[in-house]
Amino acid sequence: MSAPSSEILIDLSTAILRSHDGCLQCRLVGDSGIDLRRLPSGPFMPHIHRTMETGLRQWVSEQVGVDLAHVEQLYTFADQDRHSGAADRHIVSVGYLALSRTYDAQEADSAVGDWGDIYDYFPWEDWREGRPTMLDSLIMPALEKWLKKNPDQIDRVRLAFGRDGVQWDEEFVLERYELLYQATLVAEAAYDGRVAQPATHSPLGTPLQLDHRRILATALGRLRGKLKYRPVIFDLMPPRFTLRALQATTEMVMGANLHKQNFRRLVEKSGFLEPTGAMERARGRPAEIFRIRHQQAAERPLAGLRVSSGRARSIKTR
Amino acid sequence: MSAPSSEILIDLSTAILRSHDGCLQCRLVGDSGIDLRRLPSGPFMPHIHRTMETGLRQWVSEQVGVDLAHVEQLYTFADQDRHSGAADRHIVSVGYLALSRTYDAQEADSAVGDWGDIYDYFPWEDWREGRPTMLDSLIMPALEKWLKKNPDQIDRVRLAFGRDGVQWDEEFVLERYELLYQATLVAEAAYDGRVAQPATHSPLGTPLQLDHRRILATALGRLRGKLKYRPVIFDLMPPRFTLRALQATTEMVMGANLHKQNFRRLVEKSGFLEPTGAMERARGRPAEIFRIRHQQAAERPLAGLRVSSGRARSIKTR
DNA sequence: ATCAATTATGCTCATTTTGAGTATAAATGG
DNA sequence: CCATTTATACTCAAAATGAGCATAATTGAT
Repeated sequence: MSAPSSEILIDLSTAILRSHDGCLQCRLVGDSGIDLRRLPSGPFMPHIHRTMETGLRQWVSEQVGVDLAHVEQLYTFADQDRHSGAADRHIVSVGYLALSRTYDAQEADSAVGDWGDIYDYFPWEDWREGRPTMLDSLIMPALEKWLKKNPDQIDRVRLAFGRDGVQWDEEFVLERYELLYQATLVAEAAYDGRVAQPATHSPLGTPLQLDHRRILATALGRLRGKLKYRPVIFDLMPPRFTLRALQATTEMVMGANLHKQNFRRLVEKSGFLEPTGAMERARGRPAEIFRIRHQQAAERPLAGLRVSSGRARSIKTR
Repeated sequence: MSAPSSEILIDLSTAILRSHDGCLQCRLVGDSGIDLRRLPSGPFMPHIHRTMETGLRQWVSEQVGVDLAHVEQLYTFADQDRHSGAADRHIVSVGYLALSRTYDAQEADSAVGDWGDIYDYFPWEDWREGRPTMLDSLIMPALEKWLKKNPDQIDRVRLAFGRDGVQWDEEFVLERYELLYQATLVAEAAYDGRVAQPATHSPLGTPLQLDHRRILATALGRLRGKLKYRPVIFDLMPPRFTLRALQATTEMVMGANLHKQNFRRLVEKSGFLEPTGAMERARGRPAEIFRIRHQQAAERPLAGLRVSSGRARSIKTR
């Protein structure tokens, strides 16, 4: 068990998500005109950073200055071939998910375009308007073609993309992205020497630097899963909000529409919210404004919002 | 964003679990007489290992030679103070969970004591015989005392240990271990310079080297959670088994007893199993022997065994 | 003032799932 | 043949879930 001789560099990258303008947004840095954009990130420096989370918070604070309501480690990636560049340094990247609350006052924090709609990067993941047409027009045909050469991959495709009657599972965001990567359908696949046009924009979503879209996929999948059993959705909400806003945020994350009355029942029963007494007046009947009952949220972490993933996809209007 | 100057060493440690002799066991290396035991582990060597999983598999194969049915990355720990020893090298440890099937023939693989009962390390986590008495006799009093000096930690204690009517959540294995660590109730806490007797055995569970008990706690918590929505339990089972054996394994993992008839109903409905036609004859009525319907297991990963964590804890017999 | 449109909220109802039993079946060891 | 043991089948009430109808409270247009 001899010590390794190569230098290892640990890169901390954070997918910061927020709910804004009816979109689930991700904070990005870099100018999309010149180069691919990336997540806020920087090296872990053990002499300076007591823990990796300390390091990540420093980079986030330096690079984008966003307040983080929730921070969670996602996964550590170390595949050789997914990091281009310096061959003498081995880069291991530790991905984090962070959630940020949106306050109306905070909107103008910096230049426009710093936040990107997450579904620009994974257009096939947004089922709010029904099954994305690109699945049948683009993705599945391309995967079928790829399966011809890689017949052993058929079970992965079935599972991830819900072929042959298998149900689409909204949590498999990473599995789907990885398949598209392996099938060279996604622009980043050009990085490890395989054929693909390094386009800045492609029908299969906007690419990001290095493996950052992979981290983002991990983040979305994790968040979708976690919503069902822990009350993390509240970390995306401002201090006071209506049930409609909460539902819209949940729908953005899940990429699916929910039954309004049942959502209300679920949330009310959970006891996580308390009415403020104030009302929001918009177009129709005014909506009650709620706040989070923090005591409750801390004490009952089980009863998350178990979103119906089954038949609920074919709801008429909303 | 300058490059860091310190050397980082990535340590890959794997908690290998199996179900054997009515126990959930973990594979350990090292002689408990001389030093604390540890998980199979070794450094990640990027020149040799294409991915971290490659590396881990190599170390596992070299050190213990166990077949792994399931491998899953758990978490990456990098706290300075939790790793004693060389100060010039910064150790980051990536923990993995692996599951191994037990075949009757394979039992004599190596020296006795290579496998340890997981509840030797977390005795407060086994509720199969009811609420562990040590919780009320030892742990809670000690935590109360600690809370006197650290009143801000009360919510963490409430959540993790189910104080003040909060329900015990069997998934919070890591949270509980971490609290006991911080309260210096666990022997490993001696490593980072705080007062504690470095006992080889203690009422609060057998300690392990470095942060390996923390990794083990992460593994158990993750497995308990995962069982509820993915069919991982089958990766702990031999090729053919009775429903009783499956239930016993599930109970070992969950650390709780289950209602037999309902468990049967759940498993049958899931469609993961098919009868082999053979029967196991033991004491009472012979039990049907099942095998896993692999097609199904791959295709329907959602319908895991959602174990009742609520009232089911006070079941009369079994 | 009245009406259509819009959104929020309240309530019902059938179905499914869950928790907790009782009842019966099939073996064993005397 | 009988007590014991374990497996399996079936019942039943309570709770959760999916889907919808009904009603309430607004705004903006007529």
